[in-house]
Amino acid sequence: MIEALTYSLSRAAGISREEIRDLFNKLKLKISPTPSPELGDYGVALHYILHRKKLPRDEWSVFGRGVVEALMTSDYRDRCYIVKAEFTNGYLNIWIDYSRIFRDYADYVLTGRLFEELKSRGRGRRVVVEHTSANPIHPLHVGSGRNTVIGSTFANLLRKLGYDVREHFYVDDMGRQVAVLVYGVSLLSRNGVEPSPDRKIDHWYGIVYALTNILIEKGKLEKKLVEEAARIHDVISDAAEKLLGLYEVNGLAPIYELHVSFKNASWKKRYIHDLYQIIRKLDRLLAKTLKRLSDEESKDLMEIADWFRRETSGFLEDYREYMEYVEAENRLRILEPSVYGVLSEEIIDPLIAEEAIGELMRKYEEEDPIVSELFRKTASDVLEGFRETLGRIGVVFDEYDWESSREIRGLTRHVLERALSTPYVVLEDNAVILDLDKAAREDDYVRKLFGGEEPGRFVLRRSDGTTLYGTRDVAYSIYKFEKLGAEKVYNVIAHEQAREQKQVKAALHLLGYHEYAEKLVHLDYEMVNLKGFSMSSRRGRIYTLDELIDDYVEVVVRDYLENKIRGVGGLKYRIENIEEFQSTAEKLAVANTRALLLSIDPRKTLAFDPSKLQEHLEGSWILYTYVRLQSILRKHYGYEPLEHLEEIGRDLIDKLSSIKEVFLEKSEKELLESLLGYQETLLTVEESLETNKLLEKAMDICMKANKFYEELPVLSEKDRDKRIIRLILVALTMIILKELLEIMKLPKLKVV
RNA sequence: GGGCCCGUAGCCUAGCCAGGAUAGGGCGCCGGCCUUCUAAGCCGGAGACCCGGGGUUCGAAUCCCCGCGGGCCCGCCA
Repeated sequence: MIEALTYSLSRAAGISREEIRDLFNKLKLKISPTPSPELGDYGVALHYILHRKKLPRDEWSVFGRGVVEALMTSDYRDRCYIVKAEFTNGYLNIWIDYSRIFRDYADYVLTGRLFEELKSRGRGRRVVVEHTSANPIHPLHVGSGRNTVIGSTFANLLRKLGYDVREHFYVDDMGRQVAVLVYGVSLLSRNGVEPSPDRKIDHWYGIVYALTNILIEKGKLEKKLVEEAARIHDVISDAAEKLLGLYEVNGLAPIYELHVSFKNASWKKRYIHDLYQIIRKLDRLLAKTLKRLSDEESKDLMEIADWFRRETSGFLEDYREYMEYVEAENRLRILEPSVYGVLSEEIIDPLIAEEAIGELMRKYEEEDPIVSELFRKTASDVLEGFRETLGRIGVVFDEYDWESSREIRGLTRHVLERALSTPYVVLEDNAVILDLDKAAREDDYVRKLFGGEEPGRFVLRRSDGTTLYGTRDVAYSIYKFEKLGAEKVYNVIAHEQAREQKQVKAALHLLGYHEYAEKLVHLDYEMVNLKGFSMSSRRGRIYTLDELIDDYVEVVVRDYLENKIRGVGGLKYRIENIEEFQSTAEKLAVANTRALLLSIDPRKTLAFDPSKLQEHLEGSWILYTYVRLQSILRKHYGYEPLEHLEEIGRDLIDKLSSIKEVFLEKSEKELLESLLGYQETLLTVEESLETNKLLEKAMDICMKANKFYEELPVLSEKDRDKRIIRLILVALTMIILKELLEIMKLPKLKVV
């Protein structure tokens, strides 16, 4: 196409073909779809050339005619499916022969060549996609859900592109958070409290984790506040003195008033709760007095006020945080009274708890058999809950890789050894640190990796000899390449860990694993924000993936029934088969869940209001379109179209060959156009990692399909050729949509 | 404080990297369409000085500079 335009432009403009080709390469000239069909199908803006030639506006049309003539008389015309060309307002617009494109594409898809071609891209090369990898301490929440959906979708995309994909879940069982949970669990089991059968297992552990954490953190803050309280008393006394001093200087009565208030406040010993109220009261009084005084008069007082605020702000902040824990505690204790009973009894001194947790971590790292058993059992239990949830949304991992496994431990030691022989290693009181700042100054790869960011120091071993998450992550990366045989690794990990991921890459590179570093890709995604609900896993406030799916089931059922009641059935609308109805509702709920979590660019924050799920029904919408397409084919052929795809393909190719002239209506052209973009979408997403584009493609196809469906009859079309063309279009759409559903793991529905 | 990302109708979002003709969608709102392949649909309408200000260009939502507003990261945490 570009050649065709190069040829004709060069003829008409008298510029060499090389130069024109160069303009195309530099994208000074670009072929793009026209804004409206009256202007043709594609167009090129020629203003650049027009200005270069300094053509006055009234000579444009002469030039344009020249270009059009050159194009239409050349033999490129036929090869590029061009049927017509026109010059308007400095644009060269081209009409395409959809008839031939339609024939070629139908054949391409129905014979399966399209899919073979896509498969040839990966050529069976092994790729590892690590995703989800949530800490096994509480149920998966919507944030983990986003990770899962993005990860599994990307993995499926790579499968369609012919890669040998392995989906792995990395179990972070060696971190502090799991140790906190294990500590809570051990206290409970010592007192005879075991997981409740009435609650999904990961949800039960989630409460245990949150309560354990809350009781410890609350205790710490309480201690801190009590200690602070003494200092705050001094601050208030000092303030009282300062105010008195100030009054003696300037003699302003309101200052004396203030002094009395402060003096009063400093007398009695206060509990932290009163103290909070008192500070706020004094603060208000200060503000009030400042307002009464003129700028000149308030200058000195302002200084005292600022000082007072500075001195007390830490206390206020801590107190607020403390209250949040108290609130969280109250919320959770009602849910599992027996758990709360034991934990609140046992966790008295946060320091003792901390000590015990540290001890657990050390023992686990040393592979103490009893402690190891406890960690394994706890994490496995929670993972059991994960598996159930993941199964609901169609995700099954090939493997769960434990951070504590022998392989990772072994490789972690190897990483440390190897690090010692790199030029960027720093030893500080027995700690092993990679100086990435220095590396960035001397090593091109590391510098480019971090760009403007500060690489920082990457600690591989603490002074006490234990390793860190990052160290084990480096080891795990080597594991993926070496043991799993990956040629490329994608880590679906939240954006907040972008720096750590870069450090891992840098470490791999510096350790001599240049290739691994290159082939480790961080597929990063941003957080999920809920409106009117701030999630805090440390305080046990999470909107779980299970809840999201359940909420969707409710929305979907309500939506469907309300529609039936309004329409044919009235209040007496009868559900034919309850079981089937439930299964359909579940499928739709899953489709909506996945679609919601996939709907926007992973790199942008996904925000939605859990109470307004009925506004996010993209999943239902796609499935419904898919159902309609099937039902047309089912009616025509008399059997399940999905079970006879090859047969239908052969039949349609055969029928297509008997058609002389293919004429497409507007809505048919648009649908075809959208389908044509399928291949490009897949390849783009592989590169850009924007998994949301897959959903967008599916939605675009559905939109065009719905319009086509509404506008043109298929089965009842009298003209045989038109009927066949439309049947083919329906089949093509169904097939492409099926592929997209498989990639996004939206459940497939036959009927509703 | 330093770095990265983001800012498009009441709300959410596409387009931005590779500048082009009327800024696409969705939710919500208003009005139409179920005896015709399943109305979870379709059609029509109202609603946007593309955060502000400069610059580059024949042409800027898009590129550059300066602001403003929001998020994230800067641990011997994970």
